[in-house]
Amino acid sequence: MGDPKSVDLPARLVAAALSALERGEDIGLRAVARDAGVSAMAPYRHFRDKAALLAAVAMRGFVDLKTALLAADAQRDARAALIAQGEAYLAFARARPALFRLMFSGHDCGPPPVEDNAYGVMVRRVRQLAPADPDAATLACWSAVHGMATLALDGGLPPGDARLEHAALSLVVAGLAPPDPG
Amino acid sequence: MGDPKSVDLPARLVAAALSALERGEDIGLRAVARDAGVSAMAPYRHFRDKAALLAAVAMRGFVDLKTALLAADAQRDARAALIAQGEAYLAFARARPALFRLMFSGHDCGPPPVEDNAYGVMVRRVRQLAPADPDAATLACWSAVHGMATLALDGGLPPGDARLEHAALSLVVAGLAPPDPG
DNA sequence: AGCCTATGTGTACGATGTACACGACAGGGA
DNA sequence: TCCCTGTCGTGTACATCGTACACATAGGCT
Repeated sequence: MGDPKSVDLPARLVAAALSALERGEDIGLRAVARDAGVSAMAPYRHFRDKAALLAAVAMRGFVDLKTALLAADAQRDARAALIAQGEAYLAFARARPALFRLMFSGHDCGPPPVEDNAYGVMVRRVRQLAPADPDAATLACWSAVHGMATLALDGGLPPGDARLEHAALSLVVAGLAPPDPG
Repeated sequence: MGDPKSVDLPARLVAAALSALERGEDIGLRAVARDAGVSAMAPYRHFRDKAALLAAVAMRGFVDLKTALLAADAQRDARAALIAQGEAYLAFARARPALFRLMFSGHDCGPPPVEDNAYGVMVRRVRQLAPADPDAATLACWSAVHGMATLALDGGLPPGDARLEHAALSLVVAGLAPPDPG
């Protein structure tokens, strides 16, 4: 993991932290540094403190999330695309729970850059679907999707009942605009 | 805070932890014990470890949340009651952010007891409003409300734009069932 | 050459969660 | 009366954490 010392240390550190996260371990700065092949104090040359490293990891997570949302959005029908985005969001949270939690732990500096990344993908579709009061529609949609993901992780959502989740997402999307008028 | 040694220690510890949370400090077991007027090891006579203490604090939070939801639910119109519940949920999260985060941090033992507490208050109203596919409606509603609260804390919800939030909640509730048929 | 800056090392400190052995103290049988 | 036993809290000790500090080293400039 930390063998190729030729690549820059910040990237190696982020990669090591990410892989520790995916492995389910709680990341410690010392362990990350060791996995990256450097001493415990080396990360401080590139990150102000542990929180800054975690913020960098979270950034990476937001990039991946945006990619997933973009892929799910590649559909003709706006309504279906929006629902698919929601399902992709949920799948992302379930596939990488620790990373997802980190992304929305708020310990990082200020609000997460959701607006410039994943957020925008969903906002476009919502605006297209609900031109009247698009801000409220966006907030409703984003809240439902994000809430479902966090409930799946830390709330009490029983298992991954795909049919139920699809139905719930459909309900929300249907509420944004009249479902299928002539 | 820790003066009245007559009352039982577990309650004093939970109270001390809660007040530290509300004060914005991150709770440390030693500090909590000191605030409760006992030594650092005393809590271990009543809680297996720090996580168990936090779980007890979270329980208290769920009780308070249920109370708030019940108060908001005291209305005639089901739709209005549901929206009021959402707003109360959001207000709770904003008023006691650290407690709210703790309640849904997942570090506690298993899923939070939402079902027996706050969850049920909302479920009743949703079932009353959307008798067809009530499970999906419940999931949609709960997700939207919880998601909006977490986004308000750790996502990038700008300020507390009450009008916008009310509109978003209305959209979701409207999606649960046709808004006002004859 | 000499030097400057960036980068990484080693050591040390305070704080944390917690394991362990001990002391104080109440209640109940002899 | 004494003692025995269980519950509760104390004090000490240890591993681990994040991180401040001083130092070593390497690469590019003049």
